[in-house]
Amino acid sequence: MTKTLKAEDKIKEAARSLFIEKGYEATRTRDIAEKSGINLALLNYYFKSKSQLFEMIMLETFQHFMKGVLSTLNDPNTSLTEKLEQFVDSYIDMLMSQPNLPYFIIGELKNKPGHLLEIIQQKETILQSVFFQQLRAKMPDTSPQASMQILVNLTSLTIFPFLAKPMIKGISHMSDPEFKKMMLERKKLIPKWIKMILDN
Amino acid sequence: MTKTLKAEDKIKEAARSLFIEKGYEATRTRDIAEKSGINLALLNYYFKSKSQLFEMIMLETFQHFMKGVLSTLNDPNTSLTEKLEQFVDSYIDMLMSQPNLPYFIIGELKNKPGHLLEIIQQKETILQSVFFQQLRAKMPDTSPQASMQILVNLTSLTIFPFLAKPMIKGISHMSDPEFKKMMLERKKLIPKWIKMILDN
DNA sequence: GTCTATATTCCGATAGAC
DNA sequence: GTCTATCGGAATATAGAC
Repeated sequence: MTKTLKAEDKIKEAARSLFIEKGYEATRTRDIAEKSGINLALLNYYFKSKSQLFEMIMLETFQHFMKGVLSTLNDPNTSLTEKLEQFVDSYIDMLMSQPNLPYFIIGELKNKPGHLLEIIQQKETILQSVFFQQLRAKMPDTSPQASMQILVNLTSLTIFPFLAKPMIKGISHMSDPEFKKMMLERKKLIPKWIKMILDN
Repeated sequence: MTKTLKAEDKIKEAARSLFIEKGYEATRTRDIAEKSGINLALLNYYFKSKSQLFEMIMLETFQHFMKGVLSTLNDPNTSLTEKLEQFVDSYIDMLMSQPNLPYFIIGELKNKPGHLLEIIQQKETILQSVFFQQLRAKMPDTSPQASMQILVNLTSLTIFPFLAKPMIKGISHMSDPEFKKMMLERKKLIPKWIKMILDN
């Protein structure tokens, strides 16, 4: 499978892995070439420059990320409670298997806010998602900003612990398995907490 | 005030500002020299190398950060509720005036987990803080891990929105003042939410 | 399309005058 | 202590053979 990739795709996969792991500045084109098993010159042949290769990968990664978010938040066949549970469950699984992804997205979104706004704002999909409709129906008396606060809470409680993993482990003297156990426990707790906030 | 700094301190201040803004890899020693108004050679004269300068700044910054956390969490004269309110209030103020700080701390803690554990673990101060004692007194029937979950929630709800600021603004079409207003509103909301979780 | 060899730019660090 | 000038290496990018 991986062996049958064309050179162009081999480069892209190696670059994606390295950019996500180490960031743009710390990634060397030589390392991308070596990891992909192809020659350094081919990188420039196919992608013109390191920065253009990075741009392409960042856009793809971010679009894939947003697509994943929306697939859960836009499901018309699940209740609000089910969406909360699915969101937390699938995101915690994803973050456990790809721990560097949030650093990458958060970090790059800081450096290049402009580019990605276009993707976020395309058709205003999140604000108009089924999730948001269900949220507003549940909180009819509050301001529109109130449902945004709920989404911020949901993502904060889910994603931030993975960003703060080194600090959490240091403060509480946790091992890796203990940290994992704590995050699995949050799968049940976060939806419960969000519902408490909603029902306040 | 700033004008009377010695060359050594001018370099350090410029370096701190640039490292926090752009990270280690993206910061050029030439930029540090230019920003501090001194010569590039002096950087190596005083600090030997870019990496040693960075090490020093990171340690100082992180120690200062931890000191701030502890000064609130360790106050014997405030109740648990007051600590929650003070923590959120002072951290949101801090994050509004130093928006790049969390990126720096989170990012560098990922790259060099080893160094900083020593600082975090010094005397195990957070686990033994007054805040934690008050937390455990409030939740006597739960596991020790449960109070750690509360601290994770508190920091997640407070810090993550600033890391995700570009995404939040993009999704909800917020201006900078509107984002600021949203964060000020969270000053009241977060302590309320945490107390709800505690009283569940 | 793919490689080798090389050009070019950039950056951290230092030598040496003052 | 501070500066000018420069070194030496590393990293990106390209030229040109195959």
